[in-house]
Amino acid sequence: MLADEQVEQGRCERCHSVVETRYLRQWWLKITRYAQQLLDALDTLDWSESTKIMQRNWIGRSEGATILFDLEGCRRKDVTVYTTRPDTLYGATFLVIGADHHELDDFVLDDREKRGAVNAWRNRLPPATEEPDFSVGMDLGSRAVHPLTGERLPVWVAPYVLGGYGTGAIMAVPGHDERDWAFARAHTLPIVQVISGGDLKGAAYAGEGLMMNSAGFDGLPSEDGRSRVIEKLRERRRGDASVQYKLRDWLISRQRYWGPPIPIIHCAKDGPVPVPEEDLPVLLPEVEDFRPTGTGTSPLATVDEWVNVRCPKCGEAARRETDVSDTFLDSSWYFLRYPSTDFDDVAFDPERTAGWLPVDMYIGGNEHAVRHLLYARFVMRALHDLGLVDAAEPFTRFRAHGMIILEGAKMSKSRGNVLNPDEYIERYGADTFRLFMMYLGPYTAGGDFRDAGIKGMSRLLNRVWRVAQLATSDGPHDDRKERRRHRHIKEVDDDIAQLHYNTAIASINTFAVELDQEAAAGAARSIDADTLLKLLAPFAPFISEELWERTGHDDSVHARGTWPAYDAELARPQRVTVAVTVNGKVRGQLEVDAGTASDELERQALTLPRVAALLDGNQPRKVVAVVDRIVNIVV
RNA sequence: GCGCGGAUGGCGGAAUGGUAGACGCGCGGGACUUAGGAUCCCGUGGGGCGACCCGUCCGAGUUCGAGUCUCGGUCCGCGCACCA
Repeated sequence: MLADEQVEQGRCERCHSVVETRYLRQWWLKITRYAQQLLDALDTLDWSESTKIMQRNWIGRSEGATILFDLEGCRRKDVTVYTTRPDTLYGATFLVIGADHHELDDFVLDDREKRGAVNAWRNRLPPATEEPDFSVGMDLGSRAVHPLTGERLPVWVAPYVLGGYGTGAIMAVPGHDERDWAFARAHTLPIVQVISGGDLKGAAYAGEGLMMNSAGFDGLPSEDGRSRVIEKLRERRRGDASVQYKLRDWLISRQRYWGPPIPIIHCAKDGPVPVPEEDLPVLLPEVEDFRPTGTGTSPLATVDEWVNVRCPKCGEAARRETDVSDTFLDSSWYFLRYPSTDFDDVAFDPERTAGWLPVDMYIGGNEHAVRHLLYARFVMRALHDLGLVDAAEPFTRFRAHGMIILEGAKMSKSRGNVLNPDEYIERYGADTFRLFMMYLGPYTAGGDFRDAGIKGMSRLLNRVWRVAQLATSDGPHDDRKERRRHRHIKEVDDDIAQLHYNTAIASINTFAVELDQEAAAGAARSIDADTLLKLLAPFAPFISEELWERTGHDDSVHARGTWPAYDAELARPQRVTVAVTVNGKVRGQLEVDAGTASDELERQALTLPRVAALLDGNQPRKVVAVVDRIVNIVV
């Protein structure tokens, strides 16, 4: 039993068994009601742009028109279609009803034989494949009346139209829609050009152009035509502007044992009645066999003493709902529960929630870009509208971490290419392994795992070990060392904020190498060693804690509020190297005080012997001098 | 097909439009040592004796200056994929 989005190309995404369709009564959450809000609020979130784009695509808003066509010869008297291109209305040459349309019968010509033929045809339909087959379709025999021209158009049924999207029926404009074009070709239906551009002999033209063969609209740019046609339809009460979303409602029913039972009691008299709040949560009964039944009902249905209850309204005999909910529903609010796990009378405490949420920074895999992250946003909004939480959005910032690949493929147990970190942890220790993983590359990038280089991190920790134990000199104030210390704090600080853990570790390493050399000479300062341990603590928590203790500190290296601060003024370098280039090629360097004015840089640059030689007595044509950066001399 | 990323030494990767290759691995040389697959130090993009020349996927462009910006292409990865 799967949700639509758990189906990949007609198969289960996990076990790859072929999916078959069965009709069941199930529970859905009306996420579609929040489609517009969920879309709009994306602009206010500091999330990875790619994640936001995926959500936008998933919500799939489109603007167009609904158009009413009268029908003749069948039970239904009219049908509404949805189109994003009302400007091509005059090019509609037939209608197509989705093969899975719930009321397909009503569109079929009122004729016993025809109806039988359509039913037979529908029952023989091959299962949906990846590639749409435009040769599959059938004329229903009824006619549709074009709302503006009065022309009679044939009505077809075909699986390439989706019964569940929009109105489940379309007006086919083969001149300007690829799929309609392919279908018209396969069934020799007329193709009419109503927008200039392209050559309809070879393909449909879906671009913009001037309207043609469109009565009074001829000559109008198609972009403007859309609203003009809608206007005309509205005047005649034949249509209106319309917005559609691809987003579907969320099917939360699962016919399994494991999961939170959906808290509903079915009563013959009162219908579905919610379980009273004081009886929540509904707990799972203890059972012997919790395997799926394969019959389309949950194993819970077999537990009579659990299923049979009294209706909370009328007290008569009633039955519990036996479906449990999708685990995505759990992950849609776990962050609300986290701060309040010590409360057992409520799901979450309002005060705690207000203090902790929304989540400032959420890091997860991009595989959750749409499902988990959209469901969680929806649940949060719904709870917000119910007045249960203050925030409308659960995660202020979101960044997707990269995925570590092994031998070119995502690690998975089924593929057998998993890597067990224990082996490395045994050999090098957890700190080294952790450090190495963070050093591999940018956190958000991911990439192929190779263990080459892990030794470097082992060496780094060796250095830190020596430095921490040997750094004892606390001589007179050393301005250079103090500036260096502030510089490294700033670098690590900035890098962590941007999730650039790899460069943060590089900075720590550079610091450690220099301190190691000073320590060997007996000149390493303990304040530097302390700073080094603090900076290292988030990356190698165990060894830094151990060394922190060994160097005589009573508190923890991880103690709250003890992250080192830097002075921006001290962190700035006081001497800088300015490159001197002639025609863009490097010819020399200047060592100057930071902030040396550009005219002074220019003066010094021109005195460099190599520059003078290249100038050969001539005046430079132009000199660009940028403070602290570069002097470029154009000859 | 549509959308989004990416391409930099032998390798992982650095680089507010300003000295390309930080840092690490590997490699070369050296130190210490009975020994070193331990540790430390120095060197390490390619070519040339050299002054220099060439180098960030390819091709144009903008700029005093482009890995970085613009346009066009190639290849790779990811997501969506009959949504009318």
